[in-house]
Parts: sequence; structure tokens; C-alpha cells
Amino acid sequence: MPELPEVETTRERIRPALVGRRIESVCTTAASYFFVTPPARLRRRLVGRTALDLTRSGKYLVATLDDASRLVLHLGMTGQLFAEGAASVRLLSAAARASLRPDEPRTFAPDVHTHLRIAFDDGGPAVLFRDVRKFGKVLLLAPGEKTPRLDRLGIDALHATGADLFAAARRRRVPIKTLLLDQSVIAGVGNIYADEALFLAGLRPTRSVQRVTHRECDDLASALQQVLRRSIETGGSSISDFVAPDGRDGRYQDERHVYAREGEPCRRCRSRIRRIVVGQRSAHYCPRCQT
DNA sequence: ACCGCACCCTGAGCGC
DNA sequence: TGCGCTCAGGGTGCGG
Repeated sequence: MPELPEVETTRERIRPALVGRRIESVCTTAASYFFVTPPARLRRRLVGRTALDLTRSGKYLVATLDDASRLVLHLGMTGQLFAEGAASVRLLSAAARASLRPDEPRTFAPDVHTHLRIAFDDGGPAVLFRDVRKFGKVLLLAPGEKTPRLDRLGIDALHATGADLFAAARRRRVPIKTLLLDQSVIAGVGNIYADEALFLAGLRPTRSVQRVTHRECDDLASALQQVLRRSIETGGSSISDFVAPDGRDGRYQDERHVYAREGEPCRRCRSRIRRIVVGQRSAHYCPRCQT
């Protein structure tokens, strides 16, 4: 699932394939809630435009276009943004994957899950947005137009301090993990990095925010920085669907301490990692290292 | 203001 | 070579 490090990795690597190139044609699938902006309007408004910049807000990517409109993308759970020609088994449908022979190239061919294809007038590779579960989002904001999706975001997780966490915790009565996942408090943290940061900070995901000290908030903020920065360095986590825009897997999954390691030994104390449900989400922790 | 929960979707994994 | 069921999960919106 793409969280801040995967979105940042996507931003860095798709940037050269998007910024500075004039859009010649846009193909989409049919209207669905995936398209916050109706696809017909999207196709009409994007043609002829050139992206001037690509930035990240929390888990959103924002391309600023040359007419001051903004193309906003969210990868949701299974979104994949990549350059045409990228090769990875993760870009293949289950059927295509099953029939793949070992010696066969893994080059992607657009399928029913490819909802957006942006081609450019320089004849270079197109940019594709594929999303099997359609939890992703595409919207085009007119010049000056705002959206609560971006406006409601809290402080970016890469810049959140212990004081920020502590201040937010004072106003709430939820488990600490629920606070970390609240995008209006800290933007960019999802299930993987919430669990990993809580492990590094020695905090149980179930701990009430009312019982987290300022000192522990400082430790948690440090843990978040450490986990997120290290994951960006390694190209994110490729646990199920995530693949970088160039088709390469991330490597942070190899450094996980707790996420999706239920029943496996803690890397520090050898206790078995547990999985519980917190705020309708799975949470993984070490019963001995996290209190 | 805050919180829990249903919903959107599809593939994987399960039991039979 | 199957089939039907359940589950996962980000963000939104609703009801309490």
C-alpha cells in the first residue's frame, strides 16, 4: 500500500517522464468514483497542457500545469503510476502472470485496470496509472480551485515533531495508532509505517493518546523520521502491489520489524510478533518490546 | 468536536 | 480444470 515513502519514490521517478512534456492525448476507462473529475472533462482539459512541477502532499501527488490548473493523484491501495515500457510482474494481471513463461519478457501491456494513459507530443514513453481496486483518485483542479482533500491534511509526516504529536494527543481520546493514521493530524503515515514507528518507539499501538508522555511523543516523532527516511532511501516497500515508476521493487520490506510478521520472532527479543485490530485496521507489535 | 463504522473494489486464500 | 465465501485496506461521509 503506497504511503509517504512509496508516494515520494513515485514522485521522484515519474517526474522526468511527466514534467516539461506537452500532453498530446489522454485515454481513460469509463466514469467511476476513481475519477473525481469526470473522465471526459479530464481528457478535454489535459490535452495541450504541460506539467511544470510535481509535488507531494501527504499521500497525494500534485502536478501543477502550465495554465495553473492542478492534476491531483492518489494511489489508494493498489495504485501504480509508471512510465510505459516499465517491466515488472507486479504490473501484470493475475491471468497474465499465471500464463507467463520464465523466459518471457514482463513488459506491461495496458489492461482493464489501466485507468489513465497520458501520451506526449515528443513521441517518448506515455505515463500510465493502473489501479486494480480503484481506491485511487484522479482530480483536476481549475486555477485557484481548492479541495478539502488537500486542505484538510495535517503536518507532513517528514516534518512532524514530538510537540506536534503531543498537542494533537491532548485533544483526542483514541489509541496512539489511530492518531498516527489520521491524515488530518499527520499526513502520509499508513499502516506499515505506523506499526514500524510504534515498534521503534517502544509503544503499543493500543496505548491511549492520553497516556503518552511528551518524551514518548518525541521518541515517536524521531522513529517516524527514521522509518520514513530510510524507506525513501530504499525505494519504499514492495509488499503486494507497489512498484516504482521504472518497474523496480522497493527494498524496505526487508527491514520491517513488525508489519505483516505475525507469528515470526521479534528481531530484538525473539518474542512472537502479534497481530490485533485497532480502529478497524490490523496492527502488528512485539508484546515484549512495546508497552 | 469527536468517534465508530459502512462503503467503494478485486484478488488472494481458505474450506469443501 | 472449481466454487463460494471472507478478508484486506485509504479515505470519505454518515449517524450517534
